[in-house]
Amino acid sequence: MKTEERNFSTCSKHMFPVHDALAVLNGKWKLPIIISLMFGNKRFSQIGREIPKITDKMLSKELRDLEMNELVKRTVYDSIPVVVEYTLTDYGHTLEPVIEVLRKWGEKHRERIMKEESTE
Amino acid sequence: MKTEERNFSTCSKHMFPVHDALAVLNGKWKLPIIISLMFGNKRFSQIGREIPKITDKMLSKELRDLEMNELVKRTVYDSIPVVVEYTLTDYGHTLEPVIEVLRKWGEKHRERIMKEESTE
DNA sequence: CCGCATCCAGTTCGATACTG
DNA sequence: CAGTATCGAACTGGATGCGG
Repeated sequence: MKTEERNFSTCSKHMFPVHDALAVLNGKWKLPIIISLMFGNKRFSQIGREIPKITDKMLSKELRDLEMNELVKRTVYDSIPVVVEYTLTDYGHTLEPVIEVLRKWGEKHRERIMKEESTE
Repeated sequence: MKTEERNFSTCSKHMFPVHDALAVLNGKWKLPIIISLMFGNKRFSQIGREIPKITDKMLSKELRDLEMNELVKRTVYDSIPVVVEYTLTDYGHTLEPVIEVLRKWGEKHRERIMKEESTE
């Protein structure tokens, strides 16, 4: 087997799972929503208030996507006015390490950006 | 301080860095490109062959974005035909833990999807 | 053939307004 | 409160072209 072929296989072994993960977590809003729900069950507009700049439309759409992938559970209480509560499922909680690593990288990245801006 | 306010602050501390990270890594293609370059320096069309379904246009655009964020270095060799080599910078390599965690989650997720499809 | 740039179509996203 | 409806802007994808 040639070097390039072996490299190609090794590379694909990493690429496909990451592709699968990105297919579920794509877009700007899904991880922020999950983070919001990591800190407790929330109602629709409560999530909206915690995520800067998200619109109702996007929040509604992304919550539906997350629900379809069983990361988030939606519960409707038949009170008046109607109350809808969103909960992170057990499966949703398995994303905690992912978020933790991204958070650490994001902090380092912000430090780097700030330093660059002050020296240029 | 009320419970909700404290939760809001804690939550934001996690959300902002993740937001910063996502701003750099957004889209379907950036992480696959970085993975490809983790396995060695590559030329334009070599990267294209390793990433299923990516078009030349997207590859070109995403490489430029990554270059601007100093995750990837672009070197042009004045040979005939011209050769352009892409390299992961040291900073680009700091994304390895992020990719590793996403890869692990993606593998588990694929297992889960497969199981569901066979039992439903 | 290599690394793009350009044109055009389809999809997604965002702002605002509105409903039960 | 918890979303929908609508419209325009932005982003994405495919086909094609082009200098070297």
